[in-house]
Amino acid sequence: MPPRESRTSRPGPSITDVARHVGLSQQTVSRVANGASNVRPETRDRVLAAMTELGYVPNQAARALRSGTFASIGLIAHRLSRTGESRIAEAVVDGARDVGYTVTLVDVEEPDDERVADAARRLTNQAVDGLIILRAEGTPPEFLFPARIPVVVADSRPSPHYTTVTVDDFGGGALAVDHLLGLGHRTVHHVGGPADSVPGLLRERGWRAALTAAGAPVPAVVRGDWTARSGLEVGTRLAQDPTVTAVWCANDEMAAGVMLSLHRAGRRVPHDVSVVGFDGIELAEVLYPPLTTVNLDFDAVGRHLVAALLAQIPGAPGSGGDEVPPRNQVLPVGLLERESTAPPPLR
Amino acid sequence: MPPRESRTSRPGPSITDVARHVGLSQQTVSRVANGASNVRPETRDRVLAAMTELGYVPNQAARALRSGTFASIGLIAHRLSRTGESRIAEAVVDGARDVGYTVTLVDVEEPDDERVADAARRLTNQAVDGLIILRAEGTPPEFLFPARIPVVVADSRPSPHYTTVTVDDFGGGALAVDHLLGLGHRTVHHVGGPADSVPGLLRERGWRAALTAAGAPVPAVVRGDWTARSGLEVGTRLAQDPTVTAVWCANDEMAAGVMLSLHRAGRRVPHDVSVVGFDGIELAEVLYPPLTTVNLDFDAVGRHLVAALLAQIPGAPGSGGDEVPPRNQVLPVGLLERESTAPPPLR
DNA sequence: GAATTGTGAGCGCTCACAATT
DNA sequence: GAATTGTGAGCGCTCACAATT
Repeated sequence: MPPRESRTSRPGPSITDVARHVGLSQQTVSRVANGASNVRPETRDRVLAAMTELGYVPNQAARALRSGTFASIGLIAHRLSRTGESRIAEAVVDGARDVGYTVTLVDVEEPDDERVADAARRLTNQAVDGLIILRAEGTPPEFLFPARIPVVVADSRPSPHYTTVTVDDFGGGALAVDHLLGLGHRTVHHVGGPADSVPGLLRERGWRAALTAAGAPVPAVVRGDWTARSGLEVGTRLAQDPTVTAVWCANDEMAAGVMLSLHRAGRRVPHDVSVVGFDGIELAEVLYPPLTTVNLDFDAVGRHLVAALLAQIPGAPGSGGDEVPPRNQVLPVGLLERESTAPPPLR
Repeated sequence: MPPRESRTSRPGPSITDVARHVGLSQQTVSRVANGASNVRPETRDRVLAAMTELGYVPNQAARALRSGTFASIGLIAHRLSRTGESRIAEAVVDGARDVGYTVTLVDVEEPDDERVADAARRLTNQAVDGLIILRAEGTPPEFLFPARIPVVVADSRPSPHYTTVTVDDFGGGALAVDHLLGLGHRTVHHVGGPADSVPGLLRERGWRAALTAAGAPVPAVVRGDWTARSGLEVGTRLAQDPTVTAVWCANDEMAAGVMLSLHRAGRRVPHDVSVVGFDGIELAEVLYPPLTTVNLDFDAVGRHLVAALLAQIPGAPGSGGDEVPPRNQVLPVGLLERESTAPPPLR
């Protein structure tokens, strides 16, 4: 049997190799690697040349072990493939990259307390300097785990313990309702998300409040599970009710399903029934008809999450070094008027 | 000024603290932490109890530095928010989690050679044991960077140097064409992806080959950029051509755009024009009409990528320890028949 | 004095081996 | 002999400080 080669052949030269090569100390090489200013320019050049020649790349594990900082943030997401989550995740990854941070991703199957807490625990000592949690269901996160590292949460519930970033779910509901009432509809039916979803509940509350404020009747909520298919199922029932002239759905996928069931029932959109969505996904503008929807700025959510987290990581770019009090940021939403809404049919 | 607290207050107890607490050596604690079998059951229990009591979590940086293995894989993606990429990414993350690995994610703005190579270089010594690259454009990856660690690529070009996993783009094109010709269409028009996209080109070739094999005329390809909006634009031109009775689009987003432009031109789908997509995204089934499409198994792609990578990482779960020759896996695709296809209109 | 470079130690683990039951 | 536990060293870096120009 040939001698088994070393399990992990060190992939490259170490700081010691570079130091030896230029006849300087490790410390000087370390300073150059970290861009310290107190190195003579010609020394720096020599070191850089040696690094290039030897193909030196700093070992992050050693750096992390010594300095306690990883230049990496952990991201806990639920069902990454959902449009909103993946758009926010992309913005988080991009924002982190801009400041030299990488993102370690964990996807939880279900956003229940236990699984989120478990993912947080695993990441906490994994190799991350802070945690971003994309979640919106279940227990408020402050009860979930002891925060040994900075945590920022995309959650619509304000927290005194964590910085949160969210969109204006409540205001979005009001926006949709006011648009539809403004077109002359007597009331607006609502296809909500699951009853345990906090953003879903906030959207519903915004809808209810706007109807009440306008003196319009408040119909019973029908609920889907965010999927297009659930919108189709729920829409089949709505389509049979002739008093329904306007429907606001808590996301665009369900709105697409509702529109299809209206088409199937022979009810025209928007001539007979107006439909409004929520999210502003790319496909909304090529649905038939193009969907009027409440538009979220997912990029902004991601960017704010990163900025808020970095502000809490000592020594990170963007951190002032001072204690940063938790903030609860609510980002505005807007209405994207397209072709799925119109005045109600004449009686 | 109060004394500045230590920059990185060690977040928790170390293996030494646990060892001292139970009166055993670090090594024994290490063995328990790693699930080694050669520990007396009652010793293990005592150690585990101490770990729980003290809240011990292994420091991955130290573990990585010493053992050279990180229990983490790097994932390079382009535009994570695209449906296909995010579905594969989710499958990769889930597959990695199942074997105790985390995923460090890098999103490149453009999938050009330089940026992918740069991302790979940064990740290589970051803290990962292997690299998964989701890309499909530009130079074949073997020319991009020296692989110091195992690399697996989601690319439709077979490579002698890397294991690749892809879906049967060519066969998918043929599947769509055969379905439409089987319905009686004289030929099938094609809305392709950008000219520099390899999967796009393979799909186009499958389409062309199937038409040619059937003796059908081969119309000029029109190209979009994968977005729904580009499908809308391109579709406007197709809708004006009365000889067009069947269109196959290289992804579902463009197909949605094409259907909308057909509706707008007063051409009914599928009565006047049949449309087929590619990908099998969730929303395809609630488009109007529900879209017949070539269905990809994104989960399978992700799972195969992880399995192929782990097989190459010495000591990883699923690695046999032996040298694994590069393989080029092509996963089958299927046709999802829905309501956007029908026989052509009678002349 | 300021600017630049160096020294010794140790972060928390796991390796290879040795010693004990 | 097998099963279990321990010892000493070092992975590659950066810390706090010291020494040199």
